[in-house]
Amino acid sequence: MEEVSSRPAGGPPLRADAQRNRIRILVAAEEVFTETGPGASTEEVARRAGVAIGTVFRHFPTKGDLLGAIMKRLLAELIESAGERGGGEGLFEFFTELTAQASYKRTVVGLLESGGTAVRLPEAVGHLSEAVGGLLSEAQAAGTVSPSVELPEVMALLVSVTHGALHGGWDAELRERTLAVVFAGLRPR
Amino acid sequence: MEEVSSRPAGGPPLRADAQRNRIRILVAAEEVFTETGPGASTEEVARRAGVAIGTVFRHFPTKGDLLGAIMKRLLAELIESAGERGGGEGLFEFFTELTAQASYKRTVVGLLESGGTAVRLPEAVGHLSEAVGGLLSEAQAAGTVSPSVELPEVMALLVSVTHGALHGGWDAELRERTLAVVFAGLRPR
DNA sequence: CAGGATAATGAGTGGAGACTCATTTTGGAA
DNA sequence: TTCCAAAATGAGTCTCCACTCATTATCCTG
Repeated sequence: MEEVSSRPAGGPPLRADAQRNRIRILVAAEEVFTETGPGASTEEVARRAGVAIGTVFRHFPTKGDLLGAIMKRLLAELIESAGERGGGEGLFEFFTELTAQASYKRTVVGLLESGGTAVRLPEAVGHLSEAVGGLLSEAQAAGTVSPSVELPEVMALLVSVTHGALHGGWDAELRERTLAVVFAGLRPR
Repeated sequence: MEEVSSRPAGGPPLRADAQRNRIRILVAAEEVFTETGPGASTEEVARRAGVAIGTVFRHFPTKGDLLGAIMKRLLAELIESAGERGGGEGLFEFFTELTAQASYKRTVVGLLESGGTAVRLPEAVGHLSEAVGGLLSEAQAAGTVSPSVELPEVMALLVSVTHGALHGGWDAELRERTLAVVFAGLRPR
């Protein structure tokens, strides 16, 4: 869980007040978008950050830029979480974790659905794919996932089920039962 | 595939021009919402129907009413399609059909996701559940689906995968590979 | 074929939300 | 301290869209 960066990429260093506000905005945006989803208004982010709306737009010229900034962070977290796992069950654990978190990570889910194109982060999504690909290979090496399974359908299922869990408001039991079916489908016969 | 009803439920019979326009609006709405999804504007529906915007609102006081009217039709079609299938493979066939159609039936998918609450059609969604439940029972009786599988997770997977296919723009191959995993998970071990 | 009821019309209203910019405030280098 | 470039401010613009309503046109009944 790395810190929120206080500076945009490149350019001259920011003034102290600008650094402070940039962080406030990012923190507020992560809260707001995590709670409400990408549809939340920029106005609400500004209010929560305690700055004027114009300040938000000075730091992030479009709403997409703001969304992109926090997505990058959230995605990095996900990739890190995938990287920490491994072995025969790592893929299943990651799947379970993501699904369970879906309810309070509306934004990531929204991003994944778009393949990152909505906020121009295809590379980041690519990295997640790689990380999941690693988990898949390990699981297949350990014999817990059928060798005929490939990465695209694993990503497809990951995104679909996570979205379903989020928008369908699945309770813990339904989540477990649904994942059980998917996992049974992934395991060798 | 029943015809578009030319009269609203109850009330006195409509004038000839009103009947004509009502049908035009429903046809246009089905086209527009099927192409663009529930976010399409009422203005666009009116344009496509060749009537003024006010006429649309005279027939359907809110956008939700209009959506509800066409959803009812589309859902009925789905339920009918489910009802026509059966045997060991009926459930798999229905699953496959719905997924393949997702790309041009954005509206139904949107509705299913909301459980019908967005347009007040929970009974209709309930009927679809029943139909799928019938397919599930038949498949289990035929031994093609594991007896431990229950209806809620089947519906959850149906909705998730259909949504994924739609929003992820899956090609035929990915669709097939993803469904293969799900079907393997449903089949007895 | 009148004439009143029914329906169609489309400019207008209201609200939401992304984004702008003239003005004011503030940080920090000299 | 001085002073100006950087930054903050927030009312205002623009666009989109659901929805309204006074006016006009069209049915259809007697």
